[in-house]
Amino acid sequence: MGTCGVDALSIAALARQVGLVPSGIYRHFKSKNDVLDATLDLIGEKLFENVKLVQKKTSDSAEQLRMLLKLHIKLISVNRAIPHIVFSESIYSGSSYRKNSVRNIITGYIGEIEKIVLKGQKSGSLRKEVDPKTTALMFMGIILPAVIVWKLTDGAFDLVRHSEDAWLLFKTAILTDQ
Amino acid sequence: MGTCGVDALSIAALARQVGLVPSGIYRHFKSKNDVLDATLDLIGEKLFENVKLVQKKTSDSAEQLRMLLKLHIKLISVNRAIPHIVFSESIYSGSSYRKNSVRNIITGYIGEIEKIVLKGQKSGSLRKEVDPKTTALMFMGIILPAVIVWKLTDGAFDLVRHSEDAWLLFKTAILTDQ
DNA sequence: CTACAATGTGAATAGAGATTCACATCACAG
DNA sequence: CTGTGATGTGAATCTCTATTCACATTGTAG
Repeated sequence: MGTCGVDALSIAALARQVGLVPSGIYRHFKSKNDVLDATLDLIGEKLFENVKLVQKKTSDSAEQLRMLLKLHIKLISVNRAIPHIVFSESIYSGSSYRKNSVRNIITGYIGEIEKIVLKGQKSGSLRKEVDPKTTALMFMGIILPAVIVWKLTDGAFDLVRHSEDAWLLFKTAILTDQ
Repeated sequence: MGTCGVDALSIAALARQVGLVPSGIYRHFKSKNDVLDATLDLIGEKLFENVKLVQKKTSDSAEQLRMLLKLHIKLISVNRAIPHIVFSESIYSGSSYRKNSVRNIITGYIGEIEKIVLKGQKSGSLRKEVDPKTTALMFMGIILPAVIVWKLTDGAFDLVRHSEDAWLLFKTAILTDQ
């Protein structure tokens, strides 16, 4: 697979990070694909952990979303390679069965957000006019463009601040009028 | 630059598309970097064309945004490689002066959207409480996650329909109450 | 202690993609 | 017609990564 060695994703770079020599990686993983798959699994787990967490903390849908937003941003801030792996890596691979893993993770995550929205609509705290799926995607839209700008400016953009501002905007759109 | 040959971005693939042999590309471009730079310029131009276009069509800010959304989606639908080039390619390159080009294009585009929002706020048609930049980023957020899902599902996701639904949601958040 | 499994290493191999180069064609100005 | 510049081609080269392999080292169960 002489392909796509965006430096951060090369076996050599990984080895360096871990304090090994490239060939050493192969004592722990069968191939680079293996490494990526494992990483992806890990990312998936973390995302769903966050969902579980907010569900435990509160039962108010809007509040759950707000917390999830915060957790998501923290997750990405700490593990800056996540967008790396999830996006640039596999979205564009044409085939690759890892594209499927990514799709499952993302649609799964969005599905969880949908459920939260749906519950909010049933309880009457969220507007019923909008499609939960649309809402869920828009929710992701609070973060994604911001992360891109954040990446492009090498962290100079204030992700947290943006997320707070954007949340207010989003809230306006989804909450029922009191 | 033996790096990152996500197939669609390889010189070989480009050559094939154009009906040439790889080496033939070098009669027209000095290097792969040259090709990417030229492509990026083209993308930048198209984005700004769209902005100009909507400004010519109407002076109502919200309407301008709605049209821009439509045009943006059409642009991406037709030139499916745009997210490819703009995102996966350079965002993660670490250094690379192309990252700068991408940043300029994106922040420029967002800047234009900001101006539209600002004008709308001054004219009273858009809420004054939200930061124009936040609004502009959220606007991009209507499209970005959707494009990703669209890519991941190989076009099975209905981008246009989503954009219409999401626009309604977005509109609710930015329009002043009548 | 000792044999065995796990782990780490450097050198060697293999394959992919970018780039170069010497050699055809081809269009066309003179 | 003829020579020159633009354009296209295949083979060869270069570089970068992944991957393998034979050989230490080490930790540990017996």
